[in-house]
Amino acid sequence: MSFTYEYPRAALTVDAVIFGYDASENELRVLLIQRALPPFQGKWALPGGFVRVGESTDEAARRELQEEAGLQKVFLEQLYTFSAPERDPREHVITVAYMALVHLLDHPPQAATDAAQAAWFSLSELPPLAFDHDQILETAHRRIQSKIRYEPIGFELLPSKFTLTQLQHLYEAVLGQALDKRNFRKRFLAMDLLKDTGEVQQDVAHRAAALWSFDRRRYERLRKEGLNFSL
Amino acid sequence: MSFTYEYPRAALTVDAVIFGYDASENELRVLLIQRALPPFQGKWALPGGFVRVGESTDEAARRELQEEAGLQKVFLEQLYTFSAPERDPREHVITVAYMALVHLLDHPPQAATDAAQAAWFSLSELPPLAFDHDQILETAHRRIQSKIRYEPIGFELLPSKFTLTQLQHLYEAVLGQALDKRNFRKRFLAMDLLKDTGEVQQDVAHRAAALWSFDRRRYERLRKEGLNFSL
DNA sequence: ATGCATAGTGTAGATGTTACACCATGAGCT
DNA sequence: AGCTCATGGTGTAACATCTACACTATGCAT
Repeated sequence: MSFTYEYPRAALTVDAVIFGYDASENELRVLLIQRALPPFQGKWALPGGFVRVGESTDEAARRELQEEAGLQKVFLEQLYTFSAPERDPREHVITVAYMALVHLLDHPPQAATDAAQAAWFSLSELPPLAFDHDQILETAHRRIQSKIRYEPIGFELLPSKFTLTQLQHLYEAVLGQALDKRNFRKRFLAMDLLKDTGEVQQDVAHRAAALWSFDRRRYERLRKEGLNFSL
Repeated sequence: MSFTYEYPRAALTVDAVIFGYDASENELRVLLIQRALPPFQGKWALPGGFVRVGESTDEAARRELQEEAGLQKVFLEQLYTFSAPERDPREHVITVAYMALVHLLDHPPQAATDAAQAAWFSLSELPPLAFDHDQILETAHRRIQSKIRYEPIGFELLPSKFTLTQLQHLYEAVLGQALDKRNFRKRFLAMDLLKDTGEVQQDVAHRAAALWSFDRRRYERLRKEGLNFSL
């Protein structure tokens, strides 16, 4: 790495694709923010912002999540860095994109923000997006679809206690395909990652389902021993 | 993305983990460059350099590959972005790391460079590296190991014509585990991605093996139809 | 002609995957 | 109390895939 410091520097931002799962509609959703300022004024965009000197991009992403969407302690992972010089019409802005997963119930549709308006959109009814955010979102969607098959990230989208049917519906929503009920249960229970809470659903007009929770401790243990989680 | 332009900006670089496969030693190797200047003067480092304004990080990575290692038209993909503020002792430098795969024979050990010395190191005999390059290299190693299982990237490391035994040895070197000869051939041939060139090895003191080549066209076709390449 | 090194090939048993249908339970209603 | 209704919860047989494993074929060197 031969260094010279005289080069002009591109600006650096982070942007986050925040997924939530709407159990009542059985849909995967994304949190978008309506831009108050040009360029793309009035268009919807991913929440994000400037990376500050002295702060890692992970830190910047968490800070923006907090500032723009009021989210704390959510699942967050780096996705990809987008750097086409023309992606921002003003100047060369490079963005490190992140993917976040949240429990929708904890974070109601009109998540509070500084100034801008925020809303959850279903993936099938996306508005036109600012910048190259459609590309970023597509990348995130592919990532979650492939990742959910071999890592137990689905639980990040559900409340801490859930029924097996809810879990299955979530997987179906993320993968966009129906799954066989008996096989789904058999496999998931065989992995031994779920803990039966002993509780059951309340207030349902039919047989109440058992409530399960994800046993993260057991997962970490199994992972070290070379577990092969795979749906 | 709320913008203000007064922030100081971190510097942005690209670094590349360049893998080559040494068929005679059955080893995966990495191209490193010895630093001529501080910090980490004299230490080995990944080739890389500044991203210029108006240039994507992909372009920057290709330019650096050319300038520092004389490499053109190689397989290149983005790996991860490393951004810890203390990773460069001088100031906050964020780097977008790339992974490149080359045919070692085309690019002999002492690849020409501007000023610095370059050399291929086997993964088991790495020198101490500058910056956080050991971390980047480890990330790249994990990536190639998982990626080679479900995408046909092994061919990027071999000459265009190769024997099945060479292919198997390459996989064994990358994965770090022995594979069964008959099963390996059965599976690979069943995928229907190899073209028999009709030629055989020359100048060997035993039965000559058939030479095969990767049929990229057929692969692209099958991929669109939802091929499941997997070793 | 023999030796030697590597090329090239098949199968049986075990394991994992798929497709598929019925009884159980509990709330709500009459 | 008994029925209805909606969803919960369960097993198996056919099929496909994966694994382990050993011998013959070829061609050069001597």
